[in-house]
Amino acid sequence: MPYTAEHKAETRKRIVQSARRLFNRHGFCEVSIDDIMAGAGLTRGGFYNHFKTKDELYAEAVTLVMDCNPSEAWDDVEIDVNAQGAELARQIVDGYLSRRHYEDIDVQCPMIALPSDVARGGAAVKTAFRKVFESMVTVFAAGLEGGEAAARKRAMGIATLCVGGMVLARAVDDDGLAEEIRESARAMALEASGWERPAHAPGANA
Amino acid sequence: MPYTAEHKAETRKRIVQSARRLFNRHGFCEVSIDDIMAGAGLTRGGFYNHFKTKDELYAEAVTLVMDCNPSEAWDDVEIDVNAQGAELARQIVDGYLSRRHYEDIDVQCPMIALPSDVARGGAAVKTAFRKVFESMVTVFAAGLEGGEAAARKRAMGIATLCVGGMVLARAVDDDGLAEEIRESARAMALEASGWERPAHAPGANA
DNA sequence: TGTACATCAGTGAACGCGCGTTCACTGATGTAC
DNA sequence: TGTACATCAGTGAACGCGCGTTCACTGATGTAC
Repeated sequence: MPYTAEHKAETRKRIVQSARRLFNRHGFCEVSIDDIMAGAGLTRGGFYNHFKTKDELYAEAVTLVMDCNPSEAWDDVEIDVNAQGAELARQIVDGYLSRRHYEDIDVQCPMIALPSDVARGGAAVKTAFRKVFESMVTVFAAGLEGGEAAARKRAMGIATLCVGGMVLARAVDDDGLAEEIRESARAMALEASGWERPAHAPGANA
Repeated sequence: MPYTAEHKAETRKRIVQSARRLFNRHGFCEVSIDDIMAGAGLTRGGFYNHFKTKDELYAEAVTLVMDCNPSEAWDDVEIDVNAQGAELARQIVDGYLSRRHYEDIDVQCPMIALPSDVARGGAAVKTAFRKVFESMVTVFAAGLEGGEAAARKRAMGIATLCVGGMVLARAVDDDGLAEEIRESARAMALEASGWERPAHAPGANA
């Protein structure tokens, strides 16, 4: 048996990762098989050794695109992985709405990159989207005072400010306005949460 | 001169409106000229009597898709056109995050339908998006107490909750969760604004 | 260990459908008389 | 008012490129001896 099963699985994974990266950047519709295979360092024809149709890959990659590992993703936005509760939540708000996250198109959160594509998509993508959103809400709720229901409700508002703020910032043609949006969303989220900011931190919009 | 200039202008307008409607529903990428012309009650070939290329139509329709007449759009979400200031702003928040707006895919606000498409798009679309967003912020700011800068900042947070809340509600696969998101966003927006709700109104989420 | 072989991941040319675009034609309409 | 005409909006067949898919082939690798 030439080429191990691991070798084939490895290649398949590279194809899916390439699709995921391209989807996150260009949306579901504007990505061709050629693009995906080139992104995986392969050529067109080999695609069909791994998938029966383009749709089959789409079904797999489109849910994977949502499957960002938060602790890994948060490395890039300077989250202290030892933080907990309110402190962790505050850091996530700051990191999510930071200039750094705004400027880094490639590693952005898929909830920012693809919301309208997902809204038009099938059940599988929407389920994946829901899970990412719920996990964000859970982290925020864990950092809030008060009853469970009230904390969850408030956490959803804060998550909405994070995701919505970045979505809007990306959709306007004015960096200054984008920064205003991010800063307004951040301020409102922190105000609503009661999370304090360290006195020495000048803010993510600096 | 057979056919009046008005006739031709009228047809052209129908084509652009058809494109606008289809874009708002399916995104920029998944709409063909055939679809657009059929939507306008015409056939393929006639397209080129009105536009040089598909891109030319896209440039026009894609900005028009953002150019929703708020007073017209707000008819559908039960805004009292005589309301002003805080009362108008409160009604917009309620209407925007209402179940009705959530369920009506066809007349939804383009900021909800197309944010990630716009983020990937050209300067013209982003400019149009910015204008719609700014006009929403202006209306909210007019209903807020305090200094101009503070009101604007708060208004942006509220606008972010409205648009973000609806975008997220549309992207999940669970109507109950979608309603939670809308209601959380609405509650946080009203809390942040200080706008009171009439005692008799049970809420848009009822 | 070295050699022959079988397998199959990957290649790239070719096919065919869909869609943007072109074009020769039709027929509805305004104008001239 | 009625008729002939000229114009051009709209039609639908045809063209060609791009992209999804197929296929005959290559060559890298594991196995048998």
